[in-house]
Amino acid sequence: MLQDEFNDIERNRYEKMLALREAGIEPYPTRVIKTHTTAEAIAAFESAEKAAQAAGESALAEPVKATLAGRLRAIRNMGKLSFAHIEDRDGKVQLLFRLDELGAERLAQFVNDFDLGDYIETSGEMFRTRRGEVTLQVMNFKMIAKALLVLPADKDEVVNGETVRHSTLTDPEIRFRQRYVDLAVNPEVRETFKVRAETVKALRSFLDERSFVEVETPILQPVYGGAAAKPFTTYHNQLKQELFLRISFELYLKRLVVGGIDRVYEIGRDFRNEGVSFKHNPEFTQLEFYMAYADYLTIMELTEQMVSEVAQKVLGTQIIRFDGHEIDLTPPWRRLTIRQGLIEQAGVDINDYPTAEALSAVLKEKGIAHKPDAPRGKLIGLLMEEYLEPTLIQPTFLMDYPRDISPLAKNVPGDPNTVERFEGFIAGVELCNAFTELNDPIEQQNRFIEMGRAYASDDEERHPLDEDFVRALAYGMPPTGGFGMGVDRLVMFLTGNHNIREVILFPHLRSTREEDEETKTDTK
RNA sequence: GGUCCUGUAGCUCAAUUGGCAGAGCAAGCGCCUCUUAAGCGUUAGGUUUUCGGUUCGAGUCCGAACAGGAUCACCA
Repeated sequence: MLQDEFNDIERNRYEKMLALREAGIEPYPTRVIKTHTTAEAIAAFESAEKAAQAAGESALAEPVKATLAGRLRAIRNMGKLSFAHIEDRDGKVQLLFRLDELGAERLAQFVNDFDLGDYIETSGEMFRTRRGEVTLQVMNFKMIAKALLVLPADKDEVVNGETVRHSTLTDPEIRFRQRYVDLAVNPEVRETFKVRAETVKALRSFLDERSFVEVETPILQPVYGGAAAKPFTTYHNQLKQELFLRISFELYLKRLVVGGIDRVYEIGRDFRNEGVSFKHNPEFTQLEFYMAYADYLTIMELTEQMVSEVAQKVLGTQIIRFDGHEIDLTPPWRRLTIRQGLIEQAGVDINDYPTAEALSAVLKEKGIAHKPDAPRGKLIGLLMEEYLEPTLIQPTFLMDYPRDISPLAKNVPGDPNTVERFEGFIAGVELCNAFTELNDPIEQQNRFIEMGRAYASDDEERHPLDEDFVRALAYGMPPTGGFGMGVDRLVMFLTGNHNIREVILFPHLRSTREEDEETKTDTK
């Protein structure tokens, strides 16, 4: 029980709450009145002030009355006078409780009943203090929600117009497990998630404006595919069926293109049963879109337009700062083939090494560890990671990928080893992945079979053959360009966060013993 | 999964060679009618993550577990 674990401070608050109720004051009342947000109240007062000034009056024509509601974030009791700040979605406003105005009994009620973190409804008149801060002179107030637990201490100091925070919550474990506390005390975290919401909205409207149709496809799938990743498995009890959580939307979205929804997109969650890192969370948000009568060159143009427009809308600029770099998202982005990039950065022309064996020798020479039976494409991937990707700071489309690691992409005409695929890189990190979609059903079937053979030694990475997807292609899919992007990654770039957990509200953490025990008792 | 680092009051952090576990904020009490990291005085607050070991004595050394972080591996 919550009460059993209270410390002295929390017990004191709990008892205050009970005492209020005893005295006939409900600490969690049902209704609340709020005429202005904090920012609206300040704006209303300032415009009244301006109007008075324009009329040459020293006093307002009539007082600006407001009823505000919010969380108490600072209290400064001064005996016969109390200052406080409340916070709501718009910001903060100062309250002034005066003995003259309220009387000794009411003032004492504020001082005694209220603690930092409590929610208060308060009404009065706006005025400006001698130090110049727009403030609510409190005439009435009431508790609207008592906080029993104590928020971490944090104080803002304004130094030369800059807000400096003092010893606020930084422990990542509490910040992510109890994100509500993090959000409550760290306004910049709230800001990050506002940017995230705006980003998703801007992506949607970009695609909507171009006649893309937003759809939702199955998360629980009998056959997974569209990426080379290990899936989570689950089980439908009544159907006695093993199911997979999707690792991509690709195969379902292309079925929809076959069905005639020739511009289609989905924003949703993918699940990959792999290691976690600063850029990987087991569930992450993906945007995929498919555009018929287009190829990867069309998609490249659309991508640079989309990302730069989203940045402009959300941040008001196309210049972002990330990892100490100033990055310019303005189109056009640099286009670089993998072959050319590797010639420049690694001094290797992959065309000189047409077999995995030949390339393997090059990697050995350069001291890059790899599995002896790795396909040629994987070896090229290792070279890219080592020499090429870290150099791609400004937005770059890295294009023309090895065929054997891209089973869903169409060949570059006349080049059997290379497919029309690109990945967008910013600050050395992959942002998106796109290709000219393979629409030849027989070729697609062969590629699945090839992949199955290539990964036969490692069951978990095996690409399952999705027969229904092949059948769909056999009904005819127009030439199509497809695109996938990690939305979390984009938000990382736009907000300057280096860890994906900073842009996911509830990132995955190992369960605690407490949670394990709760699960046990639940199933009893 | 490997390697390295970290875990001390509600929060942020100290603690000398192994020798009485401390500060600021937050909290309680007192004073204070324009404060804003309010101020002054005062009081309380600890299973040093957990379990075990070494030692006269462990926050500190050793082992294990748990959690977090960094990095590598994995990851189109």
